[in-house]
Parts: sequence; C-alpha cells; structure tokens
Amino acid sequence: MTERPPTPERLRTAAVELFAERGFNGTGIRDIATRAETTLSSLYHHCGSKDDLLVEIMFSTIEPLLRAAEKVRAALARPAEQLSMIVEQHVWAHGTDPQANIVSDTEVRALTGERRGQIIVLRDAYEEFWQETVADGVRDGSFDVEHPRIVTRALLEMCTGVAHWYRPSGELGLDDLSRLYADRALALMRAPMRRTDLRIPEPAHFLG
Amino acid sequence: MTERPPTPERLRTAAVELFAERGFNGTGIRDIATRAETTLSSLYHHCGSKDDLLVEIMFSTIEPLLRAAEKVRAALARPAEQLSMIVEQHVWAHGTDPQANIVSDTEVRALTGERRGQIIVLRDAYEEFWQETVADGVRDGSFDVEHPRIVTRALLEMCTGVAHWYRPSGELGLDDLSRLYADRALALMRAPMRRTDLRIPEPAHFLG
DNA sequence: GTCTATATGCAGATAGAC
DNA sequence: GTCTATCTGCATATAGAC
Repeated sequence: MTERPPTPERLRTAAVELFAERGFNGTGIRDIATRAETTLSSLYHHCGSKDDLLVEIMFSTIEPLLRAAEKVRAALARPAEQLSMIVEQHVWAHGTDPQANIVSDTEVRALTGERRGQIIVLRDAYEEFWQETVADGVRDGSFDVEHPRIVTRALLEMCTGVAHWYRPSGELGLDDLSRLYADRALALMRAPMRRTDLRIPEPAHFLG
Repeated sequence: MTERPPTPERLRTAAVELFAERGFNGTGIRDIATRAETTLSSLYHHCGSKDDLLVEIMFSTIEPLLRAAEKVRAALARPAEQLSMIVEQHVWAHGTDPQANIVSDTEVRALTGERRGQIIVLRDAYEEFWQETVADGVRDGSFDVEHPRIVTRALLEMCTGVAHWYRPSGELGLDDLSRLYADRALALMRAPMRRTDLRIPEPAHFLG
C-alpha cells in the first residue's frame, strides 16, 4: 500500500500544482490546504505565509539547476559539450517537474522587495552560465553566432517552454527529448557537429 | 501639444500595462481606473467586466497574427520563405507591443468556460500554421527535422520570448531583430539557406 | 500539530445622482 | 459619460482551545 506523504510535503505539492494551474494570485490559501487534505492553521504552522511558500518553491527549483550548471563548466571541456549538457539538464528538469518550473519561471512578478531581488539574482546567475558557454563557443570557433546574447536567450526560452506542454505519455521519453533539444541547440548555433558526436553524462548526472 | 487619448483607449492601455506587469489576478479594477485617470463606473461603462476586458485584449492581439499567417501561406510559395515571414511577423509584433502579447500568452489560465475555449481555438489555429509550414518544408526537403511538431513548438516559444526582454533601446532595432530570428529559425531547421538568400516583404507587410 | 472561530481589509460589481 | 457611495463576498492572516 502507498502511504500518504507527510503534511509539509503534501502542502508543498498542492501549492506547486495550484500555483502552476491558476497562478499565485489566482490561488487561495484555503485551496492549498484543502487539496493537501489539511487545515489553514497547519499550512501556516509548516510553511509560513503564502509568500514564504512561493519563495521556497522557487528557490528549491532554481538552485539545483544553478549548481548543476556550475558542475558542468567544471567537468566538461569543450563548449559544445557544455552547452549540450546544460540544455539536457534544463529540459530534463522542466520535463520532470514542469509545474514547479512553471511557477519559478512565471511568478517572479508576484514577489516584491528583497525576496524578489534574491530570486532574480539566482535566475540571472543561471542565465549567465548559458551566456558564458555560448560566448566560449563563439570565441573558439565551434559556434557561428552574430548576436550571441540574443540567441542564447532565445535558446533558453525555447528550452524552458518544455514545461508548458511535455507529458510523459507523448511521442518521446524525457531522455530522448533532452537529446533532441541539445541537438537542436547545436543547430541553432550553426555548430558543425551533432549531439550524437558527443559523449556526455546522462541529463540527471549533475542534478543529484 | 499631444492630446490625451479618449477614455476607452486609456482604459485599454492601462489594463494591458497592469495585466502584463502584475498579472490579471494581481491587478484590481481600481488600479486600472486610476492609471487611466478615470473612475470605476467609467470602466464598466466602456469595457464591461474585468473578464471582458481581458478577452478583448487577447482577441485583438492574437487575431491579427492569425490573419497575417493566413496571408503568408497564400502569398509566398516556398516553405523557407513562409517560415521566415511568419517568424518575422511574430517577433515584430511581440517587440512592438510586448505587453499585450505577454498578457495573451500567459493569462489564458485566468479565463474559464466558453471564452477560454474561444481563445484557445484561436491560439491553436495560429500554431497550426507554423506546424503546416514546417511540415511542408520537411516534405520538400528544405528542412531537416526528425520531430517536426516538437521542434516547431520550440521555435514558437523561442520567438514568443522576445516579448519578455526586448526594448527599443537595445543593440538591435526591431527589423534587424526579426531578420535575426528568421535566420536562426532556418538554422534550427537545418535548412541550407540563410535569411539573406530570401526576398520577402517587411515584417509588418501583412499585419496592416 | 491540528482544529474552530474570527479579525480585518480589499476584491468585483452595481445604484442612482448629475 | 462620469461621479460618489455602497452591496456582498472572499482574501490573508491570527487567536486560542485541545
């Protein structure tokens, strides 16, 4: 028999689902408590305010991706390998937990003040890994891109979009999908090689 | 001297700005009336309910893009030209009125029932033009894509992302940016030609 | 840790004068 | 067409018993 997860976990899951479906401002704290099969007081006891809950979700979603990107740049040598790897990680993460990633990507505007700033710093640092990787590839001639900052942002948005439509029941599994995106990232950069020419770890390798 | 626009226009502009900045559910109807320098009753008089206002914004934003895509397929012969043209239109529109497009792309979830369905039908019809264009290009050998439906969706999301960061003061004007995206769309499809090899109208040509 | 009950304020929407 | 005043309900958050 499958046990019911503990209350804090149920609350977090319910919040992620509802924030993703209806948005942060479209979700009431009673909705969250009800879906988690507990009470309002229990929510405040475990999670603090509604804002706290959102920040926790965002932080725990973005931070592992940032760490994984750091590891990629330390572990892999060539820009094409690095870019493929961060693309695959990103797509894999967005396909594995689309809801948490939708929330992290779209609800920054619901935050204000210092906490908003902290999340934006995190997100910008993450984008900067992509930017540096592409810039390296342009420098060493692997990539052929005239406006690398713009094209990199375009790539990032293309990969993030996976969270909006991916379903495990679709035509591709998540590993194949990740490789497909990595291959198309190379195409976007007009790189001479294909994804199949590269040997890199599985998407989840650095996301531990 | 610059005249102040008429009340209905001021209300619409204020709603677009606020919905884009704070989201539909994060915006109060009093905020809209205040920013438009009028009153709550005036808002209801001109625009109907808050939902009506959102639907009107979405419809008037998506519908011109849909019509323009129709015209492209009727006016241009080759898939590479068609794809470049719809990419440029899309990027140009998203750069020209980023806020209305952000609202249209992200606030569908705020609608319910029939009106939600109508907007989704419109949006899906629009995406289908992209899908058909890419499919045609794969058929006639212009494009080299294994999973065209997935890659097309990726392309669409990449182009839509422009609304989130483009500012006229940036490194590229809107015409150059549109051409850049069209060129990268061809790269994404592993098409043999570049944007500069094609002769197509200006981005706004079919958006009249 | 979880419950019921409640404080407080703002949301969308409308009435009716001018 | 635009105003002021107001109806009604739900939002976030907390108090205090068990």
